[in-house]
Amino acid sequence: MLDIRLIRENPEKINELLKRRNPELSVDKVIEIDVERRKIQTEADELRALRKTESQKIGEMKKRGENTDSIQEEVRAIGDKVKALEEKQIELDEKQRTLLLNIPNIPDETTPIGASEDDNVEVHRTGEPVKFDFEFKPHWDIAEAKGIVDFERGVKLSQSRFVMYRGKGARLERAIIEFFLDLHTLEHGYEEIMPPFMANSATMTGTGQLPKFAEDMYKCQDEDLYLIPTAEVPVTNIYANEILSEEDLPKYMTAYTPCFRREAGSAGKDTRGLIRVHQFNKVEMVKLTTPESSPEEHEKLTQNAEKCLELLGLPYRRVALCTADIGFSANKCFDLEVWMPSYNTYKEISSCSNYGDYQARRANIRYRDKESGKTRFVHTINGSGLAVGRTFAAILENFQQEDGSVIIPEVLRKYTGFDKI
RNA sequence: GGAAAAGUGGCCGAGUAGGUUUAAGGCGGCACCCUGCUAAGGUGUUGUGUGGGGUAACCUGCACCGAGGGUUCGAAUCCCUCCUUUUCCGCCA
Repeated sequence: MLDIRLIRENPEKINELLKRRNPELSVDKVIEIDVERRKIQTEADELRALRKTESQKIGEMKKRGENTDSIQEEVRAIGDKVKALEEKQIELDEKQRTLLLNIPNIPDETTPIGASEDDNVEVHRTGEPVKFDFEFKPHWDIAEAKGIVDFERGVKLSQSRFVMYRGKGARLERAIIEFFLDLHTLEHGYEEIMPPFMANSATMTGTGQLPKFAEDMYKCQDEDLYLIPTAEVPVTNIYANEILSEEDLPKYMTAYTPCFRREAGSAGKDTRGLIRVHQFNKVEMVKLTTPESSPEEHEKLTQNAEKCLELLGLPYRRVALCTADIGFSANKCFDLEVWMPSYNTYKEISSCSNYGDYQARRANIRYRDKESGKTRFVHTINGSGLAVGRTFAAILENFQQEDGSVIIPEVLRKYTGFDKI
């Protein structure tokens, strides 16, 4: 949610930044409602003050045994007016809130301006794409041949785009999860969190999934609960409606969770393999920081994600997403893309975003500034470290051998207990 | 799932046959005073949100006693719904 005061004071600047995302965005309607809303609030406040003093008078008169019929009638009339204004105010408040909840974050000044994902900017590449001197296979063929992912039975049990790992596949998937969690907790200083995998609508609104992206999520019948699309949702909301002290910041938290996505708009895309499924595993990193330190913390978090790829020995590149491609709530985002031989290109495996105070304002996560004693919104940052299923796929493809086997990266072996599939 | 009790500020804890409660008091925090230092003591201060005025420090209105409704001239206090916690019963990994 954008700051209404900032919008009030600087509408042209906000509009200019929003139009970098999409020329159709603007805060004009919000300002219109804001003016009316404030006018009504002032009126209602004054009437409430009057009602209060008059009511007190009635109390005193009654104590003295005086007749209060006529003044009671007057105050009742004031009350009716107050009620009418309050209704109007609630209506305008809700209207304004709805508008604000549906306006995306303004991009950071350093986010490249662009009209589509084609305008994303590559920042750097690490490692060389493998060159095979034999006919390599896509990961779904390898997985099937080795019997480590059962695609057909996953579909039978649930639906298309559900997969079932088995044997060494299940073990490898678990090994990757443990490797990532150990790396972030033991080397990078994150606290491990195991959150609920379902979250209520207030939590979903806090990080920006609701109200706009309801159709992307699985909703429980008869309950105000959604399956989480990412650990970002529960973990970022841990301190919702709380005031932290400055010493508590920055907070580093990491969590493994399964992630559930309906993939409503992606029919026909990446239909084979592990790249796009309804349920996948992910280790997420989340930070709460002061506004001053958030750019630096965002960079460090991105490097923490890159470390995962480097230790696994997977070739990847970092891409700065342009204004047309960054997520709804983000002001800046780096994607990490891993080399996937079967696609002959780099595929997203991590998305590291800075949200500024946009999510904190929605979720009401604040801290007390030590110097001024005032409360301020924290900045929230998160990134995948990494998507586990896509890591699994990248390992199969990049480390496959001519004889059809797959060499397990050194760092995973203590978790898998085998060095080859 | 059933029954009972309870939810008041950072914490503890008064206040409910409706009306100087603009929520007592304590603890904690902060500032200052006293003191050779520390401890103790003294004085003051102490939340959140949202409006208005002012360049600003600041001044000022309104709202907030789990959440949302209702009754009333007036609600922390009465009524209804929901949520949470505790205890008991049932079920269960």
